[in-house]
Amino acid sequence: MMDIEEAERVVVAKPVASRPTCSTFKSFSELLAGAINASPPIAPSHQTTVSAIRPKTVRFKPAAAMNRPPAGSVSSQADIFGAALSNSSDMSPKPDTKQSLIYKPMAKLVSKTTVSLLANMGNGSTSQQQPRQSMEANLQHPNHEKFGTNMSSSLHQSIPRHAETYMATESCKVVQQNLEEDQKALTSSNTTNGDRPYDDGYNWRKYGQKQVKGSEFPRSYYKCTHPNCPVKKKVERSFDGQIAEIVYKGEHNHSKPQLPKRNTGSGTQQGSDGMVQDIWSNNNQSETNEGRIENNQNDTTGLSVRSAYHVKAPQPNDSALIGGAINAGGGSLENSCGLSGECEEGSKGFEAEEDEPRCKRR
DNA sequence: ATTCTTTGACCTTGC
DNA sequence: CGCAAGGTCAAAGAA
Repeated sequence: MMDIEEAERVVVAKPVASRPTCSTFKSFSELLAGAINASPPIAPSHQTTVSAIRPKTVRFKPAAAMNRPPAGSVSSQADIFGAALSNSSDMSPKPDTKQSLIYKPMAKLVSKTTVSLLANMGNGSTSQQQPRQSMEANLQHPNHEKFGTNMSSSLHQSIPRHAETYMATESCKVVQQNLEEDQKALTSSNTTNGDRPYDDGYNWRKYGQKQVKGSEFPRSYYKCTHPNCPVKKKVERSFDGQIAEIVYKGEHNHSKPQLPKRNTGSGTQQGSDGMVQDIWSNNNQSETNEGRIENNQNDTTGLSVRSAYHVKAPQPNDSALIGGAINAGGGSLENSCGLSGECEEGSKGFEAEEDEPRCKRR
């Protein structure tokens, strides 16, 4: 934390401390009731996590390559934040490092089993079940089916059970964040109509698009329009317009624009800023940061809770970062995911969802 | 007229 | 050193 490099400081984990606890989430979910009814509250007790930072962006392959994600590709959001924290200390060595967060909201599909699971596990107020069913219905949405089914199935398979256990706590965190984000997303969702990247409250200008080899989706490149802000982000969208991955690079050196950005009358996304931002702003405060990503995935599902954040270290030495850095950084690192691999899987997967209940249990 | 998106070309980076 | 892929630039077009 200390070494904050001016321009490129390590990603600061923002919200961690002040982050609303699961319980808080619950409230959120309540607010969102309709869409997110199912989202179960998460165990309140989660420790601050520190997490592993993944230097490289790893792609989350939707269907085919799901089996073995590259190590460390996905980490929980918590990780990110943690990473950020730890980063500050450890990663500092590399001044130019640009931090990047990767957000991969996958199309989320919740299988019935999962739902039922949640229902059972969840403290569940029985009342929730109905909503869930509705959710299922939503989930059934064609778009998701396409993308989600594959994902889900593969994910479940690929994810080791033990990993889940490890991740349980983390997952809670993750879930929380995801939920938050989702919520934000939800709030802002309408704004993001296909074209726009999810708004995180900042103004972005698209400066490029490319078809990346590993993924079937085109990757769009955005820059923060703020004058001196170096932040960039890469967004991959699925056919549906859902975001497959978001990678933030750098850190905003300014606060979010509170008002509707630019004049774009189109109502750009920002409408939501107000509310959502406040939430974040508290946490983020002036910092701003990238940490947040919103996923709005579609309104259709309204649920995409799952997302993975990565902190991408600019450095190529992943191994070092992963192994050492991670731990080293925080020292404690609880991180998570220390188990890089597992984390990845977990994050990708539905772990979050499944874990939620677990969290409650605990 | 202004701003933003699109898109092909060019540059950079990693293997 | 060469190649491939990723990332950025900038002109052109659209809103």
